[in-house]
Amino acid sequence: MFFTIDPANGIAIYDQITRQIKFAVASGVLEPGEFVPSVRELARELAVNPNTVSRAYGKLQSDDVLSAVRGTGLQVTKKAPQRCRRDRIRLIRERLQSVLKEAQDSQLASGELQELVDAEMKRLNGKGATR
Amino acid sequence: MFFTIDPANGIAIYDQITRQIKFAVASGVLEPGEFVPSVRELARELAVNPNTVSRAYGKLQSDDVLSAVRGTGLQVTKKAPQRCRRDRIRLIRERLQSVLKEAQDSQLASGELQELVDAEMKRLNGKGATR
Amino acid sequence: MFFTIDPANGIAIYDQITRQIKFAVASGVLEPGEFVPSVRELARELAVNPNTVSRAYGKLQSDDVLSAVRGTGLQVTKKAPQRCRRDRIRLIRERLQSVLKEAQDSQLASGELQELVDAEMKRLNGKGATR
Amino acid sequence: MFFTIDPANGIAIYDQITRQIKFAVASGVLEPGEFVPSVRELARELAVNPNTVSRAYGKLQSDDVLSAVRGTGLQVTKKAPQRCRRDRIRLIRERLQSVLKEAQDSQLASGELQELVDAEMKRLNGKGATR
DNA sequence: GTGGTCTAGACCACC
DNA sequence: GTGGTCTAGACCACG
Repeated sequence: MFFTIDPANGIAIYDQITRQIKFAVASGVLEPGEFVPSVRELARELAVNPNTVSRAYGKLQSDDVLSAVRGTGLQVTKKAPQRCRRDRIRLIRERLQSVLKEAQDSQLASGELQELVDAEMKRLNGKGATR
Repeated sequence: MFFTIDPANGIAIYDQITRQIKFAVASGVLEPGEFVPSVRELARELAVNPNTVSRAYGKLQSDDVLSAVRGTGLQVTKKAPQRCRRDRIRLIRERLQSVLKEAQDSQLASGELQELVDAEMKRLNGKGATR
Repeated sequence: MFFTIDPANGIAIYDQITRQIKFAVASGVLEPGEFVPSVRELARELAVNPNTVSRAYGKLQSDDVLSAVRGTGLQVTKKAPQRCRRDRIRLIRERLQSVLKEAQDSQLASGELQELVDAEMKRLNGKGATR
Repeated sequence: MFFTIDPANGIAIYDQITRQIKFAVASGVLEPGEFVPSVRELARELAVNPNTVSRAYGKLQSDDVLSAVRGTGLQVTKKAPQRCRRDRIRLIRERLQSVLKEAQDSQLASGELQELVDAEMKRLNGKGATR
């Protein structure tokens, strides 16, 4: 598919999958009516246990992002893009706030956090970027 | 003490403790020779199990940040400030890179991530801040 | 497994486990890539609490002798044999020096310590032995 | 007094004291009727907590090595030399057996243990020795 | 099934 | 009072 797993970033693997599916829907990479890869296929692709993918898909169904079509697969719902766009910014903002708060609480010297953030944003854009 | 635990932020409690102790040492709030709160005291204060604190203190000992003085308590080592200052920036940078990478991969529209970051940095500084 | 615990020999149980795992790696009984017994299994076998085994395994992970494979078990690392061979001799020498020093300080009569050591070495070899 | 404490050798401090008192009696450095240093004095000398010395003296009293003379101090008993000579060899042998057994179980290559023991015995004698 | 984390509570050695 | 060790048992994420 179109995304990657980092087993060491602290976020549970199944949650990395749900997040990235949501992001794909938010950005239009996955559209309503489209089918996501089968559990087995995605599991193979991500080199992950099928049960892990299955759990992620389960969560996405209860979030009404995916819905099962018997015998066929899991389909992106009509309402998914709206929900996912709202979720995307929220999910990212939450993690961002968490790390910035920790940084601030760590008493980094004045401006040091800003420098760090700027450097990392620059690094990101240099690499091939959002813009 | 001088810090707080968020049981729901995804980081293990014992690790939140190790990080914040390191930050306190890095910033000079805790100095070499000084004693950290006792296992029981900190556990009470943070409303956490003593063994959880003990585990955090154990890691800090194997990181040579704390050393035990039998029957007396745990003392910040001489080398701790150096190590902790190095660790602080690394620990924060790692989390920051992780969230920024995820944001970029989520295909946020051009400039949207920068706006989000700027907004959160501003919010942080407004609150009472690093500077 | 291939070893035994003596709850009364003064060495903490978790440390007896770490030492014996290291010895097993050093001697080639455990090879890189091989999995150690699960926490629960070893705990059952040694009639010890699983958390005690877990603690030992935790130390071995921070010593880079074992590494976790999620949901599968703990694997001997590539670098383990090298580290463990170095550690084995060191761990044994330290204990040996400690007891020999004490014996010497105890003012045992001339030659008595040598006799004692010889007798015990002989006894050891008689039993079924290093050689 | 005539001995030293090693806080890091795994033996409890109070037990290091009892052992060394016994060794001193066994070797004749301390004779029946002689008084051992007061709790406070020995504690100061060894840089150890008085309660630790007190516990050691308590054990030695219940082993009938020392006996209290009200208002005066603790005296080596008549029977102490006999008991202590017997204990000395036993205490040392036990530790020696424990380390040799561990070494053997560690599958050190043939002769390697003997070499190690010889080297350490030589080192000991070189330093200023029993003989 | 696996390890990781956390809680609750015990005993010990030492101050 | 202190930390160190151990036990018992819980829930979670992952395979």
